[in-house]
Amino acid sequence: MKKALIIEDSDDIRESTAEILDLAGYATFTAKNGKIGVDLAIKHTPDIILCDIMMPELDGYGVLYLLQKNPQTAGIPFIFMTAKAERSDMRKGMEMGADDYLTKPFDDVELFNAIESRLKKRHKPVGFKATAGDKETLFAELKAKGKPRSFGQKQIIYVEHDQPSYLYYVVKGQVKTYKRAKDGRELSSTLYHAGDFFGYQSLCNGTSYTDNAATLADVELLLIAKADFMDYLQSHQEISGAFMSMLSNNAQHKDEQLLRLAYFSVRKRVAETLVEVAHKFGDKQSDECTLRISRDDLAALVGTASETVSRMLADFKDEKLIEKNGNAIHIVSIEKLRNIKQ
Amino acid sequence: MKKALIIEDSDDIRESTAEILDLAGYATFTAKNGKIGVDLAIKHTPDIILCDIMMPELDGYGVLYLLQKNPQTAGIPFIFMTAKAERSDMRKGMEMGADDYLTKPFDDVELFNAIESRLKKRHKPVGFKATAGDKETLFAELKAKGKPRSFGQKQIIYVEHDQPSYLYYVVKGQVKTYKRAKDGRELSSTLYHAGDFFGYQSLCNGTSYTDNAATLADVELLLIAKADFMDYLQSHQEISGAFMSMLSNNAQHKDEQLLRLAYFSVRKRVAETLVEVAHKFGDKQSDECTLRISRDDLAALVGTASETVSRMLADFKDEKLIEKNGNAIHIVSIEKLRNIKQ
DNA sequence: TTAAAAAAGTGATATTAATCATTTTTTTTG
DNA sequence: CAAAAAAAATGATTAATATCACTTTTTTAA
Repeated sequence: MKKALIIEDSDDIRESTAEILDLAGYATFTAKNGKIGVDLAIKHTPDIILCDIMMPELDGYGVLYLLQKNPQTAGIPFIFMTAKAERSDMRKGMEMGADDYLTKPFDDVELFNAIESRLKKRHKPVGFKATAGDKETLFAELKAKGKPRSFGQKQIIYVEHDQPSYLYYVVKGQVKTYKRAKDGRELSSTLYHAGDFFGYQSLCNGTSYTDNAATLADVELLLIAKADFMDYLQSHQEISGAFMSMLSNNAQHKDEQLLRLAYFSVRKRVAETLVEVAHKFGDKQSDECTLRISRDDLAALVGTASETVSRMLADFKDEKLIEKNGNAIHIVSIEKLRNIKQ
Repeated sequence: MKKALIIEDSDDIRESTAEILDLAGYATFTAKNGKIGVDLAIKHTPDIILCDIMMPELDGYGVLYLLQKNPQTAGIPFIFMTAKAERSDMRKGMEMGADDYLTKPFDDVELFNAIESRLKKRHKPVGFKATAGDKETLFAELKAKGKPRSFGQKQIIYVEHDQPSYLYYVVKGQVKTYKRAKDGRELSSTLYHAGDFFGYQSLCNGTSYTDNAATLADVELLLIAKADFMDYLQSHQEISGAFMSMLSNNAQHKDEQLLRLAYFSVRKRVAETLVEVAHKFGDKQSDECTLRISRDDLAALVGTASETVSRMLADFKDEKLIEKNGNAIHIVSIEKLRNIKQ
């Protein structure tokens, strides 16, 4: 049930307006002056506020000003209902940030429609998940704010404890994020490739980085300033939804990695990692794929020693699952690799 | 630089309005009818749209309708500027969802103020991180929407592949989320206790659950309907910020777990898990803590066999780091346990 | 093109922790 | 309170994989 707050000094108008809204199915609160109105608004955080302008104690402009200052109430749709029908009055009300301006006398239908349209506007039926197609246009604007930058192989993009100042977008190449144990062993949690954003994890909770990021191959990035990103998050519902979705996906992926790391054999883990890397590096249609990745990087992704990776690759080669030319790994069948048991 | 789109059939008015905005520092796009206007709006996603009502091809109402249907443009502030000054015309425009209604003729200042106030309204300076104190009031409303429910020990709350329909809030007790490997071994990724929300991961990306949730002890939860949660996410910037922050923290925690699982000895992992569980179960000030947790649950959190946990606990007991009375584990010094090497 | 350096691979060995079997302890229930 | 059931602990054994030392291959740079 939607909550409506009516702030109006005239007992008649206040009561009759409240009655209309009660009948229309709203939970109605009323205040007979601005001061009480502000208190009620903060206490109940209604879904909509209707407010007169000329009132004792605190007038409608004052109410609007105070409510807009308070983050808790700033977003609540605010409609002036007033006898002040002059153009200049109306402009002042709208310029202060009201959402609608209803001049008295108004009829039930006008009132009701005004409320409904503001409620509808607020709760836009914006899809939360963007499809792949939408995503492109959705992010186009954000990406337009980024400045391009090129990195060579094995260059560090950020390290633990750095203060984050950019959101990164991968235009070309691959980037890994990793953590380092005290004894120097590395574990890569995620591999990013063209079309991925990264670095938003720390931006989203306002902490310094808890991991490191480095390039695998030659990489082209877009660096989007933290302020621009935060701006977009706050003003574009779709963008913040999309990033929430990414964060959730990451968390889900990490849960799977945890399960693997805990209970799967190294053989299975190497196989799954190869499949994942192939998916990031290669063409998605084909069942074959050639990877150029160092055994150290692979070991960091699997969470094992590089010698062990070498051994597993040798096994896979014997089993004709992969071929090796030079240091490149050619996967003969991604599907077979995926279906390796234990 | 903010982008403004002017949709107006009169060449004079269109050009002069554009000129005013250009001088005021906007990047201005113009369209001489509604059809072109809609195309430009979708192409450029301007920050504000000014639109006449009476136009050939497609009138202003049609433009507004089409733009509101499109999620990409639905949120852009939309101002009618029109000669239709009748009360009924104005009501119709506002009821359709316009953000302001400017009747011609208007002067530069009116136009400029109208635009500025709508832009300002959209980019509310809402703080992204809520402090601990704020959080309580921030979530109070959301929690008020939840219905309470009690669970006994070891009861299942949801399982993999279920369609999520609630956001959960822990009022009392502990809840674990876990994944199960094909051979039945469990790995718990997170332990939730009083004051925690859970279940938002799957809600946020719209997928079915990829993990299971079950109670450890007797638990009281608040079940907040998915629709209510989604509604809040979309309308309350602070809430969506808070949940993004939670998602990021979870991801960071999982990164740490991954590193541990990959390279730390079971001894170290059991010790760290005990410290974490103590933190969730016990009083935060004290360096001592008594835990009632089954060896199986502990093993699932560590990612090891329950026999191994028993052995480690026996070792810790010998080293006087813990005591055991019955099956309860009494940690003598959390600090010492935390500082165990390898 | 070749020498030097780096990366990858291999063999032997040690170690950790899983597994299975069994005993002991604790908890539950009639 | 006692018997039954469940949970926890322990011993013996085994399997997996990390480590170290060394060789081979590949890459880099003179």
